[in-house]
Amino acid sequence: MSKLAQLAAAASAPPCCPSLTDRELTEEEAEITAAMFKALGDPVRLRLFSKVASHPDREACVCDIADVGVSQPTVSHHLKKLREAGLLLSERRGTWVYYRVAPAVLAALSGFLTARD
Amino acid sequence: MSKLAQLAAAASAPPCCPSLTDRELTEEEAEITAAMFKALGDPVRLRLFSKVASHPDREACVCDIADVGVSQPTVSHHLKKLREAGLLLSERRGTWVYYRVAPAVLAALSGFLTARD
DNA sequence: CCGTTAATTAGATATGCATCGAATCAATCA
DNA sequence: TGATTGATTCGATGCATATCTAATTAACGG
Repeated sequence: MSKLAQLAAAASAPPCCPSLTDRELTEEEAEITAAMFKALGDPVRLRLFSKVASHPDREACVCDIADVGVSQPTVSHHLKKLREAGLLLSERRGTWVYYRVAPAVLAALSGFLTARD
Repeated sequence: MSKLAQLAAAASAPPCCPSLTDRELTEEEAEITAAMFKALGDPVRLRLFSKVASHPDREACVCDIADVGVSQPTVSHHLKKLREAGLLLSERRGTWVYYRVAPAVLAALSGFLTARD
């Protein structure tokens, strides 16, 4: 597990994750959260993420999602970034490698963007 | 209004904004949405955004939020990026300029990140 | 042992981005 | 007119990133 993913996991463990409207982020929280948004801030990565998330059972083999117009090493590179940001989890199953969305982190980001009145 | 902000507004107008789990993003949707995440993907920008969002009445004068450790032109530069991404709105009121969170776009991003079962 | 899948490495290129200082401009107010 | 706030411009620097090709490595299955 990468250092960033560890920090992300720690930050997303309840009862962390303030809503945007609760209070301003600390510098450290801003670093962690910005890293996740940054990972989603590239069109190719966002499409890869979207392909995984919208796949049946919310998981997909690399072979199912790799068609995004860039080379194989570049796909691998982007998937690694998404893993390191704590957004995707990967698992080898036989010949293929499957990716799935990390549910807690996704919920944390969504909650962060949801204004509480 | 910037071209990006126009696209963003169009993309966030109902009944657009699929949830991540609904279907995979088109290339154009990925461009627009990634641009918003990218804007939130810088720690300084995210802190500025967080300061505005957590301020009373969810709006703040630049003078209230400018203390993020970078120069005045750099603060202005980041606020412009957040405006262009459609995330913040600005308004001059007398001597001061006030920023507030664009509610629809924020809700759209949150909805995007919320998995529907 | 060979084929397949995908991660990784290496090296290279090109572009983008954050940041600065210094200066200027625009809007407002006293 | 002068002071204040903040946007903008300019030029510059340094670092990060996206991408490629080519090659290699690792894990698995037959």
